[in-house]
Amino acid sequence: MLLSTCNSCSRPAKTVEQKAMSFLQHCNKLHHLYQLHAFIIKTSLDCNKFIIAKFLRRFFSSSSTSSEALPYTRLLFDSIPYPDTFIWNTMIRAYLDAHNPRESISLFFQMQLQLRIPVDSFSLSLVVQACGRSHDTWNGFRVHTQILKLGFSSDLFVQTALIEMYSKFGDMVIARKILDEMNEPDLVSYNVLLSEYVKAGEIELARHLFDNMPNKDLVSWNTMIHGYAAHGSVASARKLFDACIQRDLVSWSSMISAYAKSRQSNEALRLFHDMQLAKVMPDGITMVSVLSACGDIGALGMGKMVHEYIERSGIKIDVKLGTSLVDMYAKCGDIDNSLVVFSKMDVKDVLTWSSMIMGLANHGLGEVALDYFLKMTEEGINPNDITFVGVLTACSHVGLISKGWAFFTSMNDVYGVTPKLEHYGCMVDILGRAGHLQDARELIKSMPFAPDAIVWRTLLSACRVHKNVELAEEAILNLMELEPDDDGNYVLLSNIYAQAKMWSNVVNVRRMMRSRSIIKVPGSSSIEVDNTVHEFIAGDKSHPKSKEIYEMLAEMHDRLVHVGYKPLTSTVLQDLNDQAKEEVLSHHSEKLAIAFGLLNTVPGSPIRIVKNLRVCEDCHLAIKLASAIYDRKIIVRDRNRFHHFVEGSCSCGDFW
DNA sequence: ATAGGGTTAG
Repeated sequence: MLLSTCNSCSRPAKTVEQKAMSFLQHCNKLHHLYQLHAFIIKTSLDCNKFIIAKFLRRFFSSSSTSSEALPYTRLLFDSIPYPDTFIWNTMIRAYLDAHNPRESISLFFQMQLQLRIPVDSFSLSLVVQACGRSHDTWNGFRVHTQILKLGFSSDLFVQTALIEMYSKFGDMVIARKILDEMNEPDLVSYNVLLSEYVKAGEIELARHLFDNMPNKDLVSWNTMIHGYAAHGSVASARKLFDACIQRDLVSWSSMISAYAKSRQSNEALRLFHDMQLAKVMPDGITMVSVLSACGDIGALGMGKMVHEYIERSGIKIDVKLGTSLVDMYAKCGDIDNSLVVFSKMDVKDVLTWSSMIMGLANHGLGEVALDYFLKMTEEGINPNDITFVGVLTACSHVGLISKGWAFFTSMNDVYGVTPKLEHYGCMVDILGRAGHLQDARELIKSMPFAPDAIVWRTLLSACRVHKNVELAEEAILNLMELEPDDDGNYVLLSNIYAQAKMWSNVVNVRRMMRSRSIIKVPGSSSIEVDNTVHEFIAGDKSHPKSKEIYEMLAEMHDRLVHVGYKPLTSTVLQDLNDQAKEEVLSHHSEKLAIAFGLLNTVPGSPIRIVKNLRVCEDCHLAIKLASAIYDRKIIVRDRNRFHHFVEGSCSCGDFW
């Protein structure tokens, strides 16, 4: 069976030991290891401690994601009659690798105190790491004393482990002292302290150490790059990245991640391109950041290409990579593929489920999202605060008031998750959307947090939909205090006055904006055609195909008017006559992008637009009609959510 | 023994 086929190395194995060792090198599936175990028992190799220790290690590392591996490893360990120091160390390491340092510590003391098995420098350095990682200062100091007594205090590995331990205890001074007092610290000792400085956010100390290290390798450079990305500035990280003589996979991934995390997504994708030109092969970790950048700008084509590359190159889709695929597809408007990836994942954690629930909620599929929440809890995954943001968003987007309240109260009562400001924000949205404006106002008053701008804007937005000028004025007063320079607030207020036909107030808002030098951020919409993103801003004439786009726009306008469309000129802020206002509206960025999409995509195929701001009411109306006239599904991602326009109506139910 | 990864209200 398998054991006879595993000799993929050139020389045939001679002895059973060699056979087993050779198989150990090549097998990486759990069931292969079960087979190997059977083989080991059958051939009495289970008396060979070296083989068993190797086996334990291999067994464990091959399947550290699988929950059955560690108990099985332990079973194996427990069945060994007289395990020696080496075997004990292996087991201790297995627990350390499995993020269960407490068990490592417990094994260490069992081995030493109960069974009197001698400990060596490996046992000590492992348990020191375990103490550090579990913040067990009590045992940490205890072990350190033993190290001194047993005469291991000048062992390189033990000292390096101590540097890590004291750093994890928060004592960077002691950690530094240990390094300084080492007779022959090696590069790893320096790198460990460097990395711990970074983890502690001590970026200045890290840089000082980095500059004064006797040697540096790629690990040192990469640690420093990541350090700047995480705690300093992306620009400093980039400076270092550019100064590198050598760059490997980790250097590129760190830099791409730095851009992705700071939402400089286009720069992240540009760097990913450069990485390929430099012929450095990306791995799953690189792709997580690349996919995050794709999701941020809604680059579906690029995201799909990355997904195909992952499949083609056999990169394993683990929980994190799977989650970023789920998230990317959802954020790019392709909720179907998001669901497909989700269903194919064999291991899902709370982040995976939360991403899926949030994705469904943002696409207006609230009921489905709640089904998924139920499935998640049935599978024994505990929801966290972010899961509930998704759950409440789901309720809000489909108008489930009582369910929303029920989930909100269950957060604390059932799941032990304390509601945060975000959750109150969701409730304000749920209530406001349903027209329960006073309840929403009361909730803001009674919540245990000071309301922030988002909360007030949520209320303001509900006031617009339900035409409550009075409450809107209260909300705007608070907003002006919190965000006096945000143009969006003035636009929203002006729209509310316009809707109420309070024209003099509209004029006042306009004056206020001018006197405070508030400039309206131009709307911009992008559409991806053949993996190229085309971005349009309102009134844009810079596109090479501008002439055709505006001809298309004129045709669209005529056909819209033909089915009864009337431009909602009241929302235009500029002081213009009606005809000019109509022109402003008809040149809104999403309309330009849609015209471009109609011209450059296959008839009948969906058109996907990503907008930087919220869709205006006029565009929302126009796109609804256009979806029917041109028989196209039009999917618009705006600042808040997705709008799926199909056959004249929108998935948001006209509330957004 | 040391470096890079996923979800967050409008």
